[in-house]
Amino acid sequence: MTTPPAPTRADVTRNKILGAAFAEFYRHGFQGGSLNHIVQTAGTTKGALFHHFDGKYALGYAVVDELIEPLLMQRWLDPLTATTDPIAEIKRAFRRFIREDIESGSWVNGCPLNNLAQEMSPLDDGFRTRIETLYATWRKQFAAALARGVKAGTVRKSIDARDVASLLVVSQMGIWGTGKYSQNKALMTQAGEALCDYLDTLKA
Amino acid sequence: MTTPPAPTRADVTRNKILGAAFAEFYRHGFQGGSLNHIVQTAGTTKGALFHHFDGKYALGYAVVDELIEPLLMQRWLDPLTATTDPIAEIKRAFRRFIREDIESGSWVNGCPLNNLAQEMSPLDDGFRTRIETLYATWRKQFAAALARGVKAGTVRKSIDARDVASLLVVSQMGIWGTGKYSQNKALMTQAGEALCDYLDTLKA
DNA sequence: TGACATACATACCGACCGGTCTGTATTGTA
DNA sequence: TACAATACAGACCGGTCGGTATGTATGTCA
Repeated sequence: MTTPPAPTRADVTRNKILGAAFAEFYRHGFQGGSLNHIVQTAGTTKGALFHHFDGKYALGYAVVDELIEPLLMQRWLDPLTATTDPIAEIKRAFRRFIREDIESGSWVNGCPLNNLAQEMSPLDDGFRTRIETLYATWRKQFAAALARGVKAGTVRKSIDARDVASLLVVSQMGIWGTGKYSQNKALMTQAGEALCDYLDTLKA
Repeated sequence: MTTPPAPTRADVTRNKILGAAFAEFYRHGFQGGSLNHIVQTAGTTKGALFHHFDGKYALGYAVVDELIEPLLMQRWLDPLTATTDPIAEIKRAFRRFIREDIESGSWVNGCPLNNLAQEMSPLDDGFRTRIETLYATWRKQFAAALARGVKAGTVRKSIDARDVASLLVVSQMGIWGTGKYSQNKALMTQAGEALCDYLDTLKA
């Protein structure tokens, strides 16, 4: 184990811009997000931004690669890597993140990945390929976990793991989308519970 | 039955603007959509637009009220009004519209209602209330149809019609969102089939 | 200590935005 | 037919956008 190198002053500036960009794009979308706002909240200037990034799109790509991807892994994928009871684990994840996002208030802005997916995938291939890779990984890991569950006897043999995985990811998009547009906590929670009921029907 | 009054020249102009606005907002989003583009593709001018509408937001509201709402009714709700086998009817609707939207090419732009919901609901109450009303109607009609199915013996008694309805609408959002971001027909179709499998588990 | 690349800061640019203003056809009405 | 209201057309406005050009500190190494 090597300790990570101490961040230089430039690293600090870059990270401040990156964090401000994530927040800006999360709240106002990529097209609606303003570079002027970003450098303002980051406490720096356009010069710094264009020194570290080649432009707005490069900044957006960096947000996906360096912030959103690790977030996806840590939230949804890492907890599944070794479980033999994927149904229980996935239910726990949905219930926990719905609760946490409601408590933190971030639920009104939806899912950062889905927001960018809906807005930018049809318009730009750089976003589309990155986002499709992330969702494909998501589905694949879910399917693998479900397959392990089948083998371990916790999940019904009759299911198609890939179909179920795609429906689960689809539902995640829809649930967070529902919270965002409705700003109705009960509705988001209800949709989550309905999905948990569906997951129960998959038990062996 | 009275025949509708013949459209005046002003009506024609207004409808051309409305149609162009629907297409523009569908493809580029509301914020990303340009009034200049709209009047250009409508073959008219800013003078006409601001004569018929009080501004960009009023135009967006009119698109929701006069185009998107009727589309929702005709597509998803009217076929359900009297059926006693809602599962078959809903499956038919999903399969048909997925196929039709893929054939027409409109699937790459997602669902017009969901697009506006995700983009504008958190930012503007005029959009939010309109959109929430439409989705609430959608859920309510689905739940009513499922309840009729329970009474008619085509749907399992053990289901909670409201929960299932909310999950179905959530899934619609997710499926069309998946088609839009992935631009992958097979993936969208697969998600639809997974939902149909789920619907089959609800049969009596 | 001098030379040079890195890391910013700031003024500025053209393009485009939503919206307004004024002028002019067109239409309805008396 | 005279007049007024409606229905446009098109130039124009202030503001914001992403992006650039230039200048100035700040390290880094010979």
